Order: sequence, then structure tokens, then C-alpha cells
Amino acid sequence: MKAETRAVTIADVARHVGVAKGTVSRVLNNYSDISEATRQQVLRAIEELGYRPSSLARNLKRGRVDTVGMVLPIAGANATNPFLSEFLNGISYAFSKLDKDLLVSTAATAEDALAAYGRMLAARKVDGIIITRTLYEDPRVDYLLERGVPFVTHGRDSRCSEHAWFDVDNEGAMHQAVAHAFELGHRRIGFIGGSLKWNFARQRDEGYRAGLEDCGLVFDPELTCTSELSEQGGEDAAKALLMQEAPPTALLCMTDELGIGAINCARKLGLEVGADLTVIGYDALPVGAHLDTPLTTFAQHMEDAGKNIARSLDAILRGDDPQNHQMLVPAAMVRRNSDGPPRLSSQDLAGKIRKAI
Amino acid sequence: MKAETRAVTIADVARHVGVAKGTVSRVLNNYSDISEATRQQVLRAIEELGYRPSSLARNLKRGRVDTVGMVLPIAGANATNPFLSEFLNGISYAFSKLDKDLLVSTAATAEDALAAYGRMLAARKVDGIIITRTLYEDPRVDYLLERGVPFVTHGRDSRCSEHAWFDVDNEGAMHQAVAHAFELGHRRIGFIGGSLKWNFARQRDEGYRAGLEDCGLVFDPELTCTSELSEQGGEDAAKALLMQEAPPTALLCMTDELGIGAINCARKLGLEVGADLTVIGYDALPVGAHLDTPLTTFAQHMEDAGKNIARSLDAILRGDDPQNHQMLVPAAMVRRNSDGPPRLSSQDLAGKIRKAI
DNA sequence: TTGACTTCCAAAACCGATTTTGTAGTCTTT
DNA sequence: AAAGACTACAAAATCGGTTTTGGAAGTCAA
Repeated sequence: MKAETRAVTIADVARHVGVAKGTVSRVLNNYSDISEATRQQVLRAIEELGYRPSSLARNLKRGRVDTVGMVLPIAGANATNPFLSEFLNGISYAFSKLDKDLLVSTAATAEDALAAYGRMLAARKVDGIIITRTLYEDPRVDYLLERGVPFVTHGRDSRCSEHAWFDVDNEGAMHQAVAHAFELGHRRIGFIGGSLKWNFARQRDEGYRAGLEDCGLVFDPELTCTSELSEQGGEDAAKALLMQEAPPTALLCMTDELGIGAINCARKLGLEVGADLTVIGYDALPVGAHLDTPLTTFAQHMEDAGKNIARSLDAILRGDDPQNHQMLVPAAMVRRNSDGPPRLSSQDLAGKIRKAI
Repeated sequence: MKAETRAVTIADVARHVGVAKGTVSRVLNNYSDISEATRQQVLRAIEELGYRPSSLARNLKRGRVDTVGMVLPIAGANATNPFLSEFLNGISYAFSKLDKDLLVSTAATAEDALAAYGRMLAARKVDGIIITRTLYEDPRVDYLLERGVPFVTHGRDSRCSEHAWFDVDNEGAMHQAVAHAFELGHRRIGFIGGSLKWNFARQRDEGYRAGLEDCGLVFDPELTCTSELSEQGGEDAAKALLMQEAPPTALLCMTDELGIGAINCARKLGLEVGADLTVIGYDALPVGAHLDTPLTTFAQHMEDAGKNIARSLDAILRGDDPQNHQMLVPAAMVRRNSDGPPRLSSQDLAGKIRKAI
């Protein structure tokens, strides 16, 4: 049984009460120049008829749509995004209270993303944009900044002073990782990083250096390695670092993927992770908990990120200055089993590795 | 520099050319009663002024919004959804060609989901709905069916003959799993299932039974176990099945989570998975590839699912009969390392387990 | 009693598109 | 040559709201 009854409109309500459409509208929008009696009558009629205003008509007149767009970058076929649903949940939760909605699209390349923004904005389907996985030099930021479109980024970039953003304190986290390793007794603390085109790469890199300095250790290029952000990259980098005369006893990895690679490498070299070698990752991928040695790592609360970003964007759409919405939150260390006091000195570790080959 | 220039409207275009608004609209919508000369003039003006029709105004008149809603169930805090981005990508890809958009929201409970549908539909923000993670008795299906709202489900349910759906052939896959184990030489093939409130649970259960029959094996309740869908549940179930007099040499698990639990159990009992014991999962969770013994499993192509669902819904919105859009696709076996010919007989396996304890 | 204010609401304009209606010309047709 | 049928477009109505305009009735002060 199809409910093909034409939806009730504001005119139906007005007719039912015997007032003008405008009056109903004023009741709906809490204008003050409506008598209490009329207000009650109108509200009752709305209730009786089950009237719900059409967002379309309302928005046409108002010039906004109470909808925000997000274009998800689709990184490679295999790159699943385990935190997406949490992130969406945060946004959705905040928006449902603000009576806003989220329009989602995807794009494989930066050009596609810009094209998607263009479509959304030209068709006036969204009032603002949320940018995820921000790059250091991000064409999306340029595009939106140039057009004066309200937006918030998840992650900082080279122009982040000019817009609203939300980010996790990558630098602080990596700083903390160094301090943690130092406290455990490590003195040769290595770092596997990635290309600095990613902004988080820069920040984590800086955190590593700052952490060393803080602990009174000197930065040693021999202990660091830049690698492709993949498991294989991590494995290769770890191997290169460990096969030296004086290998690091702890490896801080810029991402969990690198950390997984490092653990694979350690296993192949016959090392016990968490004792012979400390490995710390970053991202708290679920996979990390299932490794041979569960990976100690850093987590950010994606749901909170979504909530905060949604609220910031809403505030900006109401006229707030974007610069008042720049928010840095700490990452939380998730301690699992891949870290521990060094069982061997760097020298003994080198010896053990030599024997293993 | 804000680009606060009021957007160009159809009236601007009309004025620029010196025709009526209606004429511009007719050009835009490919009406035939427009002379070629006028058409060209209008098109040129549109180009020059950079005119893009407002979807709002268009939709207000047309009575549809070219937008589809989806409310994602948020299962527990920890339950990430690794395939969500692929699924979204499929939908988004298809919709971008159809000039449609996707509105996304989330809900923790069935009631919340219904409320979200209510809001989307009442505000006329969407023309149709996509339901994911369909339950066997799904209140969302009842809700939409009752209101005559066009929708497509991902997964079948008790009323699936009445609406459009897309699903993977769970029964066929599990059938195939049994046949596969049989061909490897297994004769005592166990099954760890879950609550039949999930529709896929029923189907996989039936597939298991059909597979046995097909191989000439008899269904033996001693070889099956119903468990909670978690790793712990899988581990407990596997233990119960393996500690018997004549344990199964292969364990088919209804989900990868159960499979992971089964592998954990096997390791604790000192069994080599893939040799002493074959374990096959279902879902192709990325985690599965990182296990001690990578888990053989079944995968569905989520991106294709998204594409197909999007196209079906579009067709239905154009007036197609939903019943013409019921689509079953096979799951693909992803062979990793957790399956193999039985190294031991059931009896010897029991012996090995007894010794291990 | 009158002018100035309020209070409360009806009526109309408006948002930007689509669709309907109406009408000059032009072309056929008989 | 008049009637009918097309062609190609202008003009107006329409979608369902919001906002502006304007005015009737009531209140108050002088």
C-alpha cells in the first residue's frame, strides 16, 4: 500500500487554521509578533496534519542548504580505511544535533576531488566542506580558500594559519615516544620516517628530533631512514638500520604499516620484539593488535575528531572566524607488547643479528 | 579575497541573451522546440557567465532531490568497518555518473536509524534509501516498505521478495568451502556458526549442510557449534569441538573473527594450522592476512556491491519495478595458508591434542 | 478626540528553477 | 484566400517555503 499522499505543505496548515502562510512560518521560526493563542492553534494544526517543512523550499529562500560535503580520497584499491566509520559517526552525531547533513563523495585523485567540490558547490548542494587526509601542499585548500568556501581540514598544511583545522599532536606524540624509549633504558633510538610531502611526516619527524634533544641525545642520521609507507618499506628500512655496526635498540616508526614491516624484519633476524628490539608504531591500526607481538602505538580518537570538526564548521557557517577554530589534541599511547627495556646492548644486538644471518 | 559574488541565475542568462527564462530552461533540458540559433546563443551565454543551475530551485519544482540516503549502523565502539570506504566508493562512482548524491548519517540502534530515515524523508532531503547490514527481520525494511519509499538493501531479509536487494551468495560460498575441504581430503568437517537472527548466518549454515550432502557426508551435530561472533567465541567454540574423541580436521568458520579465534585456539593446543588443522574464515578481513598463519577466507567485492546497489536504486527511482533488481553474486575464495590436506587422521589429531594439554 | 505607537496578522513579493499557457508568425491545405 | 497546423518563443503560473510591506484594531498620552 503506497503512501502516495502528497506531502502536507505550509499552505495546508494555514488553510486549516485560517491564517496566512506567513503566519505559520513565523510560528515555525519563533518570531515574537505572534499571539500565544494563534501560536497554539498553529502548533496544534501542525501536529494534527503531521506537517514537516520541506528543506528544499526553505533553503531556496534562505540561500543555504544546511548540508556539508566531504570527498573521501580513495587511496589505492587495497588501502582500506578502518577509522572511516568512527569518523563519520562523530560528524554525524554532531550534525544530527545541529540539524545539518553530510553529503559524501569519493575521489581517486586530487583533480577528481576538486571536480567533486566544483559540482557540489556549483549545484549549491553544500554550504561548506570537510577536508580529510590533508597534504602539506594541498590543492584542495588552495581551491576552497580562493573561492571563499567555508571549510575545516582534518590535519594541518602549509597554509593552515589561514583556515580552520583540527589535528592531532603528531610532534608531541613522537616526542613522547622518544621519552618513553629513553625511560625504558634505550640510548640508541632509531626512526623510520616517510616522505615529507605528508604533513604528519614532518611533524612526527620533528617530534623525534625534539624528543632526542629533550633526553640529551644527539640526532644521528645513521639511526634514521626514510622509507615508502608500506610494510615492505618498513621491513627494508628496519633491515638497513639493524644491519649496522651499532644498531638502534628501539625503532620508532612513523606509521603502523612501517612498524609491522619492522616486526617482520625482526622476526626474520631472530629477534624477540619487545625484548631484543623495541618497536613503536603510530595509528593504532586494528591489525596491530593481532601481530605476533602486538604493536605499541599511538591512537587518535577519530570519533571526537569528527565531532569537533563538525562543530567548528557549523560555527564558521554561522559567521565565526575560522582562525578561532584551530584545534590540536594529544594522541594517546596504546601500550601493547612491542616495547620494553633493552635486553641487549647495541653491540650485543649487532652480534646476535650477525649470528642469525 | 572572498568570492562573495552572488551566483549567476537563469534570469541573468536570459537577460544576457535577451530571451525568457523559460527558453534557457528549455535549452538546458534539451527540449526540441528551440531553434538551433537560439540554442547556440544560450549555450554560449551559459559558458560565458559560468552559469550552473541551482539544484535547489530545480528540485523544488521537480519534486525530487537526486539524493539518496544511507544510515550506517554503528556497531559497538570497537567494531570498525574496513570495507566501508570501498563500498562508499562504489556508490559514489556510480552516482557521479548519474548525477546523484549520497547523504550519509549514522545510528547506534535500529530506532535511531528509523528516526534518521524519518528526518531525511520528512525534510525531503532524499528520494530513496540504501540499507546496509540487513537483518533477517529488519524493522528498517518494514518502515520503508510501509511508506512506499524506494530503497535497496545490501543483504537479503525475510521480506526480500518484496523489494530490491543485492547480496553475495553466502550459501554457495560455504557450500564451496565444504567441497574444497573435502577435495583436500577432509572427512570430518566442522562448522562454527552464529545466531540465526543474522540472515547471512542462516545462509552460511544452509550452505554448510548442502555442501556436506553434496559430498556424501552426513550432518553431524557434534561437529558444529553456535557461538558469539567474536574472537573469544571462536576460540571457545574451536576448543569445544577439538577436545572431543573424534575432532574435526577442518573448521569452517562463519566469519573471520571466529576463524581468528579458532587459529588462536589451535596455536594454544600446539597445532599447526594448515596442516594439523584446516581453518577457513569468511569476510576477508585485512587482519586475516597478518595472522601467524594467514587465513583462507571468502571475499566479496564491496566496490562492485556499491556500484550495483546505486544503479539499481537509480533505476527504481526512474520507475523500474524493484523486483527486477534482486541480484545475487558469488563470493570469491581467497586462498591463503590456513587450509591444506589433513596431516593427521581425526584420531591422531585427538591424540596430539591430548598430549598438548 | 486625535495623533503616535503597538500588536498581530493578511497579502504579496521573493528565492531560482520548470512547466504550462498563449500567441505572433509561417507554412499547408483546400 | 481563409482555416488549420506548426514553429519558436514570451509570459505567467508554479513548487513550498521566508521575508517584506502594509494595514486594521487596540492602547496610550496629550
